[in-house]
Amino acid sequence: MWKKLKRPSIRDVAREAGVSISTVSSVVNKTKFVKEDRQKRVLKAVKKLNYKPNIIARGLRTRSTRTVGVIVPDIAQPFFSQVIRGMEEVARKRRYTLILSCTFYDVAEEERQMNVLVDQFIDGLLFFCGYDNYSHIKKIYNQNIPVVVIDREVSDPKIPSVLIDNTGAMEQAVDYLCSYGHREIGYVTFTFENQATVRNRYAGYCSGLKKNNIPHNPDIAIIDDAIRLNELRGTYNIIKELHEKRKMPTAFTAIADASAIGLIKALKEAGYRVPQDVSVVGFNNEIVCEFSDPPLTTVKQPKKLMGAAAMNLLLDIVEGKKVKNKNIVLPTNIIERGSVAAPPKNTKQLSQRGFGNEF
Amino acid sequence: MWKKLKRPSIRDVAREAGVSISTVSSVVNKTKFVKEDRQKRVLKAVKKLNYKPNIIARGLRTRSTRTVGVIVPDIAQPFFSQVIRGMEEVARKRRYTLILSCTFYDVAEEERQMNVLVDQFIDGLLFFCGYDNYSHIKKIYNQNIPVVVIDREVSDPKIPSVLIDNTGAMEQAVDYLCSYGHREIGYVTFTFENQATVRNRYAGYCSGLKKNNIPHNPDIAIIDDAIRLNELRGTYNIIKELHEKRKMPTAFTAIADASAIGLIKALKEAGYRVPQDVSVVGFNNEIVCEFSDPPLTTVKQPKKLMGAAAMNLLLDIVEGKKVKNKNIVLPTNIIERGSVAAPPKNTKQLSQRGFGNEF
DNA sequence: GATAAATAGGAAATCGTTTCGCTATAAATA
DNA sequence: TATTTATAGCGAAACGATTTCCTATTTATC
Repeated sequence: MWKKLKRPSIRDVAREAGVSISTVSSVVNKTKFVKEDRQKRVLKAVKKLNYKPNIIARGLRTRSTRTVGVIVPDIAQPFFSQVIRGMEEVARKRRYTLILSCTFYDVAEEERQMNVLVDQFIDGLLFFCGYDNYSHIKKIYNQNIPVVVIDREVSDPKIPSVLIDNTGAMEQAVDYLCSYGHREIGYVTFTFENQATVRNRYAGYCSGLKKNNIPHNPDIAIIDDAIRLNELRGTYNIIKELHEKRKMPTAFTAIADASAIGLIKALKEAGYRVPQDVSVVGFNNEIVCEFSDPPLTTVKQPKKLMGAAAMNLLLDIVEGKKVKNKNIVLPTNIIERGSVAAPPKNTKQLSQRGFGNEF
Repeated sequence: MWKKLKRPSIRDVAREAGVSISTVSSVVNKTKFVKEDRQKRVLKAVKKLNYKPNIIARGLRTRSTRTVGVIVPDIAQPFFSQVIRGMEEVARKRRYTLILSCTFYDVAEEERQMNVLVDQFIDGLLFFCGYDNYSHIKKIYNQNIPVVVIDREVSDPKIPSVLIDNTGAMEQAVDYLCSYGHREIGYVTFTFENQATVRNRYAGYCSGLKKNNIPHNPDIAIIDDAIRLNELRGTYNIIKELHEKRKMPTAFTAIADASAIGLIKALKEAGYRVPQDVSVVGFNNEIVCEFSDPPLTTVKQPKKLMGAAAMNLLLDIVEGKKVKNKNIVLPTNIIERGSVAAPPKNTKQLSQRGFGNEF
């Protein structure tokens, strides 16, 4: 074991300054009036000994650790890490410390980690749920530990949350394509239907069509489970089918940037040009958008802001401030890059393009 | 303020079980022999009251918090977040908790955060330095706080570290290109010369050429400062110049995947095909490699392993275990995707390709 | 059966704070 | 001058564990 250095305690400072412990405490925490000369003596002693309060001892007494926990499925996913960056910045500014733990989409682990953090006497908890399962969150909420849920619609509005309007955002994407004159718009998603995010984006796609008086054609919605495994076969096959049936839409929206890029790949290999023949809009504005060919036009979620807002909300609750709105919905916007153009004049010509020998 | 629930203390357990506090402690921590019947009584009381030791109080007494700090320039960068994921997994397995803070490449902030963490009584510290500046690390090392430096060669071998052999890795990349028959190999980097990583990779490029008896031609090393800002003008201009001078090499290695992808973009717009005309090798194996067109062949750093190794090393030191090697160097390897092929037969033809009107 | 050795369990000190309540002094009032 | 009020500062009690001694009991030895 390592030997730890003994640091000066409040007792040492009191002795050095020739005052009582409680006086030192009052000075350090500015919690009581102390006459100027004694105050100066204390401060001088603090500086001389380089005294810093032992926050463990303080935590024991005050039951506050100025620490917040963050539970997240996987820190390595860009979306999460970018949101967390926003949290970290606010926490630092407000002099809180951030404890991180990952659950890898394991609900049991979520609950276990939650308890570990509670045992650490965190002042509050920021929760990215892997799934739409909030029983453990309710549990912690009922334990009177401040908690904020991120990026998930939790049914109970009493539980504070920060998210985007997924339905509206996808509607926005459809609107955007319509503004270019598109009337045949496909959708690529994955079947993860027990997740509200997935359901809502699809709902946004549908309501976007409706709003623009476009009949909904389920044939051009690509359901690609495999996309998370980087196996694009599903998308390829559906693109092929659409092509053969001469039913290729002039544009697609996608539930995520990765799906969109997979789609572009499939389209390109099938001989379509993006965006001249087919336009594509992604979702999330991840870094890959800039590196994609063509660069991907996408719906941006304000990730950093999301983290910052969540942290501010949480700390406001922790510190007992009045919060007017504990269910924050953040705005999204379209980031225009190079994957959207007006639909081709002659769409018949489009359908005549031949598939390569990839299939 | 939130009212906190009062949790049962060791005193409550002792009362419930009808034994002394010290007996409860002995049972809970298995630190002393206690007769079976009393042990059972204690355990029963623990279960009945759902007692969990207050780790703050324990920390105050034992001066150990089972907490490690991680200081990193920016959690949102994929490299860092993937390494951290490895750390987190090990920490969780070994029942430690992870405190995170970001410095955004600010040396003063590095030192400030370091002190904040020390004040938190972390048991150890994992440090990603933004720059080659180790004075504060030496300071903390001398305070007898276990510390491990990641991804940086710190001059003093007494300070534990985990990294890859950057020179060797880049040599590997050059070797790989040579094995395809390339003899004209360019390099793209940025001028960040006060960072050993950058210097060493360039050194690896040079020694790789030497090893393969290729004379070093400084004209085909692209120095592109702007790449971090996603401004590819530098690369474009140099590609243009190489093209006009008919000096385009048949292959490039790059200091990072982003640089490589920027390069590919410039090459494509200039009318070169990748990999048929020019091959490109990246560095890091980031997610973008898979989405790039063509998918990027690259040098892989074992990021997760790196984090895991660093955390294990740190915790071994914290726990006073004997460590045979406190300066760990991890292996790299080439991930083959689609951006490398044999050089074209007739390189003259290559130089005749015309630039588009991008320039 | 008397003494020595071994052992189980408990009392109390300690870790470093915060905070309640009390005392002694100074100021204000009668 | 005597009495009340205000105030600055201090002592001591928490907070909830761990750990060092010490005592009382049991077991072993002669």
